[in-house]
Parts: sequence; structure tokens; C-alpha cells
Amino acid sequence: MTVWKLEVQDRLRAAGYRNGAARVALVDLLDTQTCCASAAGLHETLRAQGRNVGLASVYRVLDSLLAAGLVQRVDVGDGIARYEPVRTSAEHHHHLVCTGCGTVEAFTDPGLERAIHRVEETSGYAVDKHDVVLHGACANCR
Amino acid sequence: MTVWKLEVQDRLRAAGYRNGAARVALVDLLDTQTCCASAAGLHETLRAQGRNVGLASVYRVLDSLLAAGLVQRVDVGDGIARYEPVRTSAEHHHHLVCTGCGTVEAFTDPGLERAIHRVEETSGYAVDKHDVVLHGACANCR
DNA sequence: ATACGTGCAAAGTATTTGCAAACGG
DNA sequence: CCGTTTGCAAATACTTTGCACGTAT
Repeated sequence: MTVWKLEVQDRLRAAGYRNGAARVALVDLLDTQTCCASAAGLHETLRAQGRNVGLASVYRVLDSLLAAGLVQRVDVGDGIARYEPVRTSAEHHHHLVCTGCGTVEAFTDPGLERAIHRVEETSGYAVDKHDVVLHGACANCR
Repeated sequence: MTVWKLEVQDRLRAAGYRNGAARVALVDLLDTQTCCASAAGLHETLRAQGRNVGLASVYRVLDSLLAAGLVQRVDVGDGIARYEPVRTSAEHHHHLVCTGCGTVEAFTDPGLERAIHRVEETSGYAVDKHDVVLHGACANCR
């Protein structure tokens, strides 16, 4: 049981949500996820695990979690929305997308975070989220 | 007639493309665009200008331009793909999305570019493109 | 002349919504 | 119990494809 899962339970209970089967199953799965996954992918994994969850519920649960800021949506430009837990404990990361095989992987870089933070300060916006996506050929596909 | 439009014409002609009405109209319009626009928005503007262009052609032309690297696709997380000219002459920019009104605007920051470039070098990927999207409330919506 | 490009309509994906039944508290 | 949550199916939204006709070269 990770910090993230505890926080999900606390916050959703506080917000008056119930613990339906679909949400429990999806939160369990997301909790094991280190990087982003699509709604269809999550759904498929749940079915493979024998959890009889509908795709619509996957979307609905993701929406609640998104609204609560417990997951974030990641868009890498292929028209498929991906989602990943927002873990306060874990290091904030960004994404590398391989133009060859389509694999998405995470990276972290403190210098990049500092540079973004500086931009946020001077932007005139009250920035609450940022995303960086790098596209290129991975070591295998090169 | 900008440098970009000249380059579009040169490159597409070189690639054996013809100058169909839809492409001429869309390239003209894109050439006046300073930031990104959706396919539906571009289509609507073309119709408003009296250009009888089909939405499918907008997508098809955008695809060709995308494949040639003459436009880039921008994804700000609302499920709508946006496109903008890639101008070698103009400064490379990124996007600020207002969480209130949905407006998308551009910003540039040399320090950010340097930080990204450093990440690209150490990533193990042959990075050929990067995107940064900042989400927050704009001055009006704050 | 003859392929390529185009507009329209139909099809295809990803996502959302309507609804009756199941279920949590 | 009673209202939330669920799975399924139908609907929607954005994008792509099929096709007959127009048109650039």
C-alpha cells in the first residue's frame, strides 16, 4: 500500500465517494503503474486480471481522479490520452516518446525543472501544471 | 509571401505534389497564423473566407505538411489536435494554456531551450522535436 | 490525356452518456 | 433502504477513408 493509494482513499472518502468495485480495481492497478497508460490499456489489463470492469467505468474513475488531481493526463501527440498517478513522494517526471516503436518512457531533470519554474514566474499566468514531451528515436530504433 | 510559404511551395513541388485548390487555400491561411489552430477552426475560417474547402482536405493537407515537417502538431490536453507552421526564421516557441478560458498562447525562453537541449544530449534518444505546455490561469481568469 | 487532388458521405476510433440493475454504507 | 456506482449499449466527437469527379501539369 503506497502513500498515493492512501491519499486516494482519504481524499475520495472525504469528498463523499463510495468504494465501488471498478474504482478499487483501477486504483489498485494505477498504484502499480510507474509511467502513463491509456484507458484502453488499463481496461485490458483489468480484464486480463479477471476484474470485470467496463471501459466506461475506467474513463469515469479516471475523470474523478483527474478532477481531484490524483492522476494527470499525458498527451504525447498520437491522439490517445494516457494517465498516471501524481505521487507527491515520487520525483516529478516528463516523457520521452520513441518515433520508431512508440514506447513512452519517463525521465527527470532538475535543471529543466528550474528553467520551467523561472518561466512560470514571468509568464503572467498562475501556472499549476507543466508538461514536457521529447520525441525521437530510442537506442534500439536508431 | 513569407519564407515559410516559399519553402512549402518548393518542398512540395520537389516532392511531386500538385497545387490543388484546397492546399493553396490552407497554406495561405496557415501562413497568416502566428500560433496553433485546430482543423475545425481552420476549416471554419476557410469557409468564412468563401473558400469551398472540405474538412477532409484540411486534414489531408495538414498530414502532408506534417510529414514534411512544415507544420507541427500541438496537443494541449483537451483532445483536439492543433497545428502551426514551423518557421525556421521565427523563434521556436512553446505554449501556455489557460485553465479558465482555454486560450492558447505562445511564449519563448532561451534558458528553457538550453535546459531542454542538455536533456536531449543525455537522453540516449536521437531527439528531433520537443514540446512544453504550461497550464494555468491567465491574467484575466485569475 | 491522365494521374493526382478534391468534396462529400460513410466509416473508424477514442471517449462520453443514458439507463436499469447491483451494491456500498 | 436509498442514492451512488456499475456494466452494457448507444451516442457523440474528432479524424480517416472510399469514391466519383474535377483539375493541374
